[in-house]
Amino acid sequence: MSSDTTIAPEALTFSDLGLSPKVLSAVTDAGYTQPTPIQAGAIPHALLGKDILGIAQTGTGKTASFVLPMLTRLEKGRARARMPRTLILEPTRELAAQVEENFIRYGKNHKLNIALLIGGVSFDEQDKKLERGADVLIATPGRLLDHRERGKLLLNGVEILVIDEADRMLDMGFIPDIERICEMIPFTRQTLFFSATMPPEITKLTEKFLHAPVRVEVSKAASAATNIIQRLVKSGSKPWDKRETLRNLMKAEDAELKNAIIFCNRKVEVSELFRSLLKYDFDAGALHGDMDQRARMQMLANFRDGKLRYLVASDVAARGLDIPDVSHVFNYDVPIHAEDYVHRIGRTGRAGRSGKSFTIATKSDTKYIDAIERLIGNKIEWHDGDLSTVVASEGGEDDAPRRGKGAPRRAGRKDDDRKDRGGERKPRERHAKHSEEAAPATVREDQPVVAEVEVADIGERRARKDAIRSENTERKSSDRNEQRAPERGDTRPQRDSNRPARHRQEDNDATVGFGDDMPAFMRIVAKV
DNA sequence: AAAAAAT
Repeated sequence: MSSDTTIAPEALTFSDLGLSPKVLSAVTDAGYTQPTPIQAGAIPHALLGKDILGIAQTGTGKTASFVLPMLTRLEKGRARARMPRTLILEPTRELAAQVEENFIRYGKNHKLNIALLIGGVSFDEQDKKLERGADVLIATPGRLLDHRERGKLLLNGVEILVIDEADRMLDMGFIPDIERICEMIPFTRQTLFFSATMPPEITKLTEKFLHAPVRVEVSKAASAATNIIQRLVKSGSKPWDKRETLRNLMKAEDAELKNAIIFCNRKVEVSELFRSLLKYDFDAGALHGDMDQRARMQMLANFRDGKLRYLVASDVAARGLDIPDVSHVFNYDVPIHAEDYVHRIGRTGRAGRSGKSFTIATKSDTKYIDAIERLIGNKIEWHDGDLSTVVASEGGEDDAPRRGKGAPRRAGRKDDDRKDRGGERKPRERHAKHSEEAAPATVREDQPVVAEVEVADIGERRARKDAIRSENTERKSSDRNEQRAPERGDTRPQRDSNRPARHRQEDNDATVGFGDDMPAFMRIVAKV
């Protein structure tokens, strides 16, 4: 079939990959010298115009592995009106925006027109950019097709097509859309295809739409990232029980906790938990797909900039979002699909840092936990800390709304949110440094990365595949309820119908890293 | 049991 080439990334710098001087200078300005494995493996082939099948999660430097060669290749030629030269498909709006940031950052020496076509924002600006001729078009599938149906977009000039996070597109039911879009683009194009996993449907897709692809795989050496401490935490199953467990956990971890993402399974839960945490004076924000786009971007930017310590989120934030240096992940709910667990906890422990994840588990979660443990090939330890003592021993420093004297522990379902606020909000000590001594062997740009073929874990990978398959049931789109999460600081539910003008937040200067962001447990296998 | 994405 194909020969295996083992890449030794430590021998490479970006200047060895064949990128243009303009691109190299932008990369240097961003402070990077050494490519990650996926970059070292993919970029040379992408520059030669070959199709790429990249098997990698975000956080591996995947985005730059297609952005940089695309920029180099775009230096020849010019865009024509309504005929974009390249197209990048992303599953979520945030990811699309993140890719745009990468193009802006690394394309600063180019004069390229970049158009971002995502939902939730007005068509006008997007139309103008298309009309002007886009060198780079970044889109979510729905809005892209919408533009095309309105006749504002011709896809037969596309030279390079990128399909990112293909397995997630599958989960979200986008595959028919992706197939439609692929069929609109001439087969002479170059296709760069990325997926974290390769379920059968995705393999089928690559067979249909890729031509003799170079396969570049960055796989985890072992099931669990050793730099992430994972714990299960027992809790009662009622919402108020879980909220209490969570608060106690947050307080118990306070000294080590820099910032945290708290995942819920449902949007309503995100909203409820978010409001509850605000009542308890936690410095929290919320993020889910029914919030308007402006609020989504704002929350994310604030969290990245350290203006928010806690982000309560749905799985919209589970994958791909590039938020460096999240110290903790809390699963308020056990994810129903085991693969989501891996993505969620992967938001911490990035760039070889240490990270902690806690998953609140109730009796009814057992079978989901079993599935997760099967997938990661490990038992997750139970948290041994006694959370009940945390509350009692702290004289109530943070636990603002205290129960009234002699009040029954639990009266009704409205629970904590109904208690009075118990005084003014206190400034909380923020950003307690998490312990340096706990840091595992880290991989930075300046450190060598061991390159080797992982053969030991075939059984584990098969188990993972099976688990993923079993989780991948047919999903239909759910109805969108009208609920919007309020903005931070406003604890009232917002149900007004006259939504504010939506537009993208432009001043988002979040780190768009790659070299900095390679977990220590990654290895590369490049098959040519 | 959900979320995401086009209006």
